[in-house]
Amino acid sequence: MLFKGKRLIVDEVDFFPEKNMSPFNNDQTLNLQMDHHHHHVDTCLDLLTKISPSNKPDDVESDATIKNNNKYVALTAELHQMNIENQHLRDLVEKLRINYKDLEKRVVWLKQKHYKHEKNDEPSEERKNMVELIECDRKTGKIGNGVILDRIDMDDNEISQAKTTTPSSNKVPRLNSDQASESMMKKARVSVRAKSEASMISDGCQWRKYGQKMAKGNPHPRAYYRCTMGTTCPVRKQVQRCADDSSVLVTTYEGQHDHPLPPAAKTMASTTTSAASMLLSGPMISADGLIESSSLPCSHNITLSASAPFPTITLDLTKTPTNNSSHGQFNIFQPILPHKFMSAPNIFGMDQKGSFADTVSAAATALTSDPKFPTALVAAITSIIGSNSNINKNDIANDIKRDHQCNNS
DNA sequence: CGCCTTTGACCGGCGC
DNA sequence: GCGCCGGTCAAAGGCG
Repeated sequence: MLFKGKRLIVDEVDFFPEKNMSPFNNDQTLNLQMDHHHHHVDTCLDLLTKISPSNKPDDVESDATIKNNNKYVALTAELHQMNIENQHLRDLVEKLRINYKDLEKRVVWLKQKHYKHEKNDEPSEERKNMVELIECDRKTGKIGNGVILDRIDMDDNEISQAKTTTPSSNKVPRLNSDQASESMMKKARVSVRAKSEASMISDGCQWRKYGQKMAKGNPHPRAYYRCTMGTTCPVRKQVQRCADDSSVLVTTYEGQHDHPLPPAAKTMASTTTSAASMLLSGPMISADGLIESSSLPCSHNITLSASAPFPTITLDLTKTPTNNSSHGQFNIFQPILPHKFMSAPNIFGMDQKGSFADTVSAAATALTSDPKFPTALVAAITSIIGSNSNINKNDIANDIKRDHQCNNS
């Protein structure tokens, strides 16, 4: 960048951090303000180029050059200004994001605290683990991503109370946040109830039976299956007929697949994972460990239980829902499911629509030989979806009926 | 031969 | 400590 007769090298402004070091005289003033905090130049240009009347005619060319240079400098200044505003907006967004996360954690924690207080004064195993995690993180000065609570949400009294009521806490293996969340995810169970005469519903996965036991209070044996699609896959499932109704087959899934899955299997996997995520978020569980049947329009289809040894969510496909909403339709996910389940991508990288569509498809793949079952399921699913969903209900119905025909053929 | 089911033994947690 | 119970292991046998 050259002024004829006077040299201006804008690219070197960074090399003159002090305004007074500017190599220009008063006829051409360039004010540079260094913003050291943001480590970039906050350029406030006040370029007052005074052309003397005694300029020679051959300076006409330099006039155009000076105008262009003025434009360039002005645009550069504007760009810098926009960068600054952009940075400020980014900072603002980041602060809002942090505040939102804090509030989200606080809400979850308060609801869990409320639930624990009503149900049991003793801290749960998960809470004990969390206490240890918090103590560990206090020492290390960091909070893991997977920790539901953080130091903001639990004061010293609560920690000491939990510790004093946990005399055997040293027996609890110390887990990091990822391990803790993984452990909780593994413990969470998803149970599916479906009418079936078959010994096992088809869910697209390959299973190997590794045990069978007679469970107390049920004349029917409980079969234990392990996923064989991956050599180290930790997913297990239990299959047992309902004690009250032998025509109902109860399939309970536990764990996450650690290998690629065929579409039919992926659907069930995403279902159980989403349901487990929903379950582990926990705050919708009532004091008795179950959702109040009167509070949910279709609670006869989904049941949450925290009273069992493992937190379990039960999807009941044996009953057709009744449209008892004032609008003739209901959407169970709107009032009860946590934000995470509604909008966040699940661990399989599918969005909510895909996940739920897969859920529907998973149910379809689980259909048994009962010819009435597809119709009932379509009715149930379409009523669950509600009017706000973008999912094409006719496509779902067609998928279910097609899958049912395939299963029966 | 490999994969599967069967089934009794074994293990750990929990309550008494 | 003991027994109960749920869950898992592993040997034995069946099947294609």
